[in-house]
Amino acid sequence: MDLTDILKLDTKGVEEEYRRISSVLRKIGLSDYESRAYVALIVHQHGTADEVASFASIPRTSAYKALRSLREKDLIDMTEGRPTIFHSLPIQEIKKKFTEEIGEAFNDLESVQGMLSDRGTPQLVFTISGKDRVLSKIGDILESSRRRFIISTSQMQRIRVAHSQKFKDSLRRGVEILVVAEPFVKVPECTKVYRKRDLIATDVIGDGVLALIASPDLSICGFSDNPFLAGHLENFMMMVLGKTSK
Amino acid sequence: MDLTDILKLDTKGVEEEYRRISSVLRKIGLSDYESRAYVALIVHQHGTADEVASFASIPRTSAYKALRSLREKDLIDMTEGRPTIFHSLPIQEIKKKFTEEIGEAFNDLESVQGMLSDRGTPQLVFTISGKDRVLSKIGDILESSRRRFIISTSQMQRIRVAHSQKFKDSLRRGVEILVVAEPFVKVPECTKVYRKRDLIATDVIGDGVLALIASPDLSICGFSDNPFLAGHLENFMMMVLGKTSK
DNA sequence: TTCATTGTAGCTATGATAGCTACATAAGTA
DNA sequence: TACTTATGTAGCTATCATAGCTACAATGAA
Repeated sequence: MDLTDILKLDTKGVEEEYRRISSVLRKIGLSDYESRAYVALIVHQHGTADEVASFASIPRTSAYKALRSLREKDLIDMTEGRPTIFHSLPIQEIKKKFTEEIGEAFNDLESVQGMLSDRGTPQLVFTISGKDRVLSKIGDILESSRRRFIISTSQMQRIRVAHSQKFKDSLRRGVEILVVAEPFVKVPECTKVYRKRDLIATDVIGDGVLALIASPDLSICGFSDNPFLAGHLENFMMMVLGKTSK
Repeated sequence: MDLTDILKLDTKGVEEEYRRISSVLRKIGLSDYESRAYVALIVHQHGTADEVASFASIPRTSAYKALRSLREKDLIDMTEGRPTIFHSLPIQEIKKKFTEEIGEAFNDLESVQGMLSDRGTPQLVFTISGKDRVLSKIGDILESSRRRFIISTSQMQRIRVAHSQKFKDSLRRGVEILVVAEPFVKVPECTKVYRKRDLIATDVIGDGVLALIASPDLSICGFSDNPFLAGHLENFMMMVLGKTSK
């Protein structure tokens, strides 16, 4: 008995290992056949559908569907032909991708954690007091916007005077600037103006990730960098402006 | 319009966010209802089944099953009662758990990567030449074994002379030592002896993670610290010895 | 006692999976 | 060229799981 004999027996013994590893892969949403085909390809590196089916102990005719699905999930690659050859991809890359994806999902969850709780809500809105500081914050949002900046205000003159250069700069940078102002009020340079009567508070949204809402006299505002909140506010604004966002 | 108004609208807008986040959770094996219930609990922190169902827009009577399933997956907790209250668990801990679990699965995959490839197989077996070095390696494996050490050899005398103290030490440490030797050959101290005729090669296994197979005259051996290989060899040996391992 | 809330069981329709058969197509060989 | 084998596709059956619901028992509150 030597190692080569053991390796020859591996077709049988491997089955048990397949099952163990596959059961974990099931947890990331793979079907039984997919999991087994995946492990088989990791072990063998490449093979035809027939070979993979044999390695994985699944029906040959069912292997095609499983392998195609793995391919669509970017877990394996294949070279079309007759027979088509299927290849494993580097595990480190797959692992990285999955870890990142799941990490992101949990980050998303974290961003909404407790948001609607009736107690113990995390700090989602920061208060800023003082006209200068509120104005300054509005400028900050304008400067940091890369895609879209929306502002609706009854204090258009004050804001125009304070930030007209920033409006120009942002426009030049390609930022879409939507301005909501009252009729007959001069507005800074922007992509589009909407005229509405009876504006009271000042609403500002930067890229759907930063939001600010200020009192009528700009003396105090609430600011949030929570993507959920800001994104939601942006969507709401776009609806009000009769323009559906994304 | 101010932030509190936006928050009031969240019951509707949240639905869209639920869908987005839920779609990612589906990837870790949750059903649609489970995903939605989970996000609802993250957002609200706790609630009755009725409340969760309403937050998640799923049928109340179907919520029980989904929530119970989440509980079984250790994603949420619950306080039995009437009504039973369901609670979210800290996201950092869930994230950590999932990340570790998936990390381990990929580590497992890595340990078998390319094992049966017909080319480019990673180095799984190391060759050691020279009787002294082979004997020394056998001693190393014996010394590092904590649970079980198995040896089957036609060169029992040579090994006994070289390592009889190490056999004693390991026995004292509580290591199960199984020795396979030919009849009428003196063996070192051990837990159990198996007598078999016509032994040729020398096979050594330490804890099911280290394996060594040497030529009949011990002049050369193959050594592997691959858990898959060694574990498989151990299982095979136990079968041969009529003792099923785990 | 009555009513509302809560929880359980089970139904239907649909979709997905496992496991298979039938057969068309392409490639290789004699 | 004819035949055989390998490969790929389509579709079937049985089973299981899910989504979505109804019916109703049990419990708690007024």
